[in-house]
Amino acid sequence: MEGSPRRIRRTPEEARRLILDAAREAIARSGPEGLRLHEIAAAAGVSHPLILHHFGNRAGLVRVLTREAVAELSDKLVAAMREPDHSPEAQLDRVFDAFRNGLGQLLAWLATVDPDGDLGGSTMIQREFAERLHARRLAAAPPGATIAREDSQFVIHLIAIAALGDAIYGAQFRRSAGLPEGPETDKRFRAWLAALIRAHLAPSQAGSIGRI
Amino acid sequence: MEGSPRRIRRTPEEARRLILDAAREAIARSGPEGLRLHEIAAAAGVSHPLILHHFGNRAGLVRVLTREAVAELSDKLVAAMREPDHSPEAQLDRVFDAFRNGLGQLLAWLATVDPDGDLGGSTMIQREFAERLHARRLAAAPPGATIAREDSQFVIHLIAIAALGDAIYGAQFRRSAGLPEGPETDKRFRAWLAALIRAHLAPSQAGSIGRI
DNA sequence: AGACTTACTGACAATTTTGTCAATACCAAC
DNA sequence: GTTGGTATTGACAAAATTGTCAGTAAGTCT
Repeated sequence: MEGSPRRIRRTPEEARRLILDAAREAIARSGPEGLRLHEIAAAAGVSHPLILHHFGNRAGLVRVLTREAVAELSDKLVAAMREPDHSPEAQLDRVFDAFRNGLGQLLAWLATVDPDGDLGGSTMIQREFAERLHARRLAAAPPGATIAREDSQFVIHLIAIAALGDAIYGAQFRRSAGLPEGPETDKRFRAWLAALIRAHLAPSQAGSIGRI
Repeated sequence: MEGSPRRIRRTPEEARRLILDAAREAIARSGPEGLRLHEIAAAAGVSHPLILHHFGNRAGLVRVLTREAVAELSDKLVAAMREPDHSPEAQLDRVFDAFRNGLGQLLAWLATVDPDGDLGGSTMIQREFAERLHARRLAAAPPGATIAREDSQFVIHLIAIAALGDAIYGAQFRRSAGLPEGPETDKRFRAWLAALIRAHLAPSQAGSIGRI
């Protein structure tokens, strides 16, 4: 009449992955308040001491969780930068997508939990983006022209904060602006923003976009 | 030998205000995790049951807190809209400022706690902004020209998500983009963005801003 | 097969946090 | 001054949450 005390024995990597995925989902579902060991353990189908076994304590879990999120964002941004398609439209799409799927929310949560915390790995990315953009602009500009480096940095900065803001409240803001819902409007806005930036970067052959 | 059991008796309004202010400060200081009744009570200089007396339970406090935050944002945006100075620079400043002082963080937190929660009062503001902008553009445009309403809505949308993103991670992003720290860069970026938008709204007499 | 490592779990402990309640103090009205 | 209403509090209760620990089971190595 013994119950079956069968246990699943995973490799540490598998177990950590299982727990981290469950934690990310818990945060995405019920916000930072959902980051409870019991809840995560239940979602992952393990006992809660297992989390402590693999991460030491709650803070350790949060540390790994955030480090991984930052790394993921960083990877996505690097991938976006290295992509052969350099058109503003495609790049913007990739950057906006990088913040999607809960990553934007997670970062926003980190911002509130630890306002002065460095974003670690992604620190260099924006600078690199700006440098690349600036170099490309200089190469494309007529010989005599000079372009302020700050201008390129501001372009990247605008894209970054817009992508973050869009990930957090984009859908609601769009609705509140009276725009039709659905991914179609999303696409159109990105295209519009890309055109705006393209017009700024190459003011000569642009200017008529957005006006009909 | 009796201690002095002096109590301060406030009006319910005063007490609520005191508690709400302490709660906002607690959130701003230690993030959503700082929203503990004890902590708030200590900061407000009252006992924690008083919070429950005035707000029913923790959820009640959160509800009032968020409702007030949304109302405050809404008020600030309305004030920004009604201000006589209609230059893009001044308007942008006011919108960006509206999200400052923890309001952006608070909204971001709400986004994670309650992803589908409506922004309530501010629902109409963006639409109004867009309508006003559109009307002004139509009035200023040459008789034959037509301007897509969507274009005006996108302008407002961009400002909104940029202001939110800036409030949450603006300082860190700027640092990570290699821009010098301090409020000076902040101002310069806003001016840059205002110029970008102004150039888009009136493409004729603009275009040379940002390039030197 | 036996020994060894360790992933895993149930039970327990300690602390924290929300919530309840009766008692008290402050104030206003009569 | 007395009375009544209620804002306020200390003490207590209940639940949740993190963390500990000894024991168990699964897999590996000899």
